[in-house]
Amino acid sequence: MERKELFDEEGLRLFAEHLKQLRKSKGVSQEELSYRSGLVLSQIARIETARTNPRLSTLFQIARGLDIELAELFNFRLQPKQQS
Amino acid sequence: MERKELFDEEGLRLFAEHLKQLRKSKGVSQEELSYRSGLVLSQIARIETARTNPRLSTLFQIARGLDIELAELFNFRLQPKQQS
DNA sequence: CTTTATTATAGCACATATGCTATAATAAAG
DNA sequence: CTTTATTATAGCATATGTGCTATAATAAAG
Repeated sequence: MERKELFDEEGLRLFAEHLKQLRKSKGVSQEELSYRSGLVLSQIARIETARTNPRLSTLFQIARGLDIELAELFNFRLQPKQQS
Repeated sequence: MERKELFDEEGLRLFAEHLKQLRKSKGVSQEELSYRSGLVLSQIARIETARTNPRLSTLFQIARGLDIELAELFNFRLQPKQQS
């Protein structure tokens, strides 16, 4: 039996896009965000391409790296799950 | 050599407290949130006691379970890391 | 085109999140 | 106190995040 961890790919893609926008609007490269956040460059790239499902503490690091409020990372709308 | 994943315990504790408040203000038990979010009860408890560092998709599930905006989960202030 | 900057991928090792299940601890009633 | 509801812990199995490092792909200049 498959116990599937089916996480919200749609949400992750929305978040990825939002983050990329935010970062670019601040004029910082992935490498610079890497330096400022303490995350490795490959991890920044993984998040911005929605190839990973980051932990909350990682989000904290990103918010600090971009010097923004945590909530600002989440100013995008999550799709409501379809009712059964 | 220890490669330590030193995540932000302070942030996780703040988040835990914030979530517990939010949930109680909605008058829902951990069990009910478990049901609504699709997360197991033990996981809700782990988060509210800051014993785990949840993934972004887990946060999505909680926001849906509480029927709130994602950003509302993050209406608390993160401590700025001390400068070196 | 050549050089340089930026972003995307990859693979491995290790740490940890999460589901599942059971149980304990605590609180709330009665 | 006894019963019931709620929350906290625990241990195991499995999936996956993240650091690290190297490399490839793409973009931006020159």
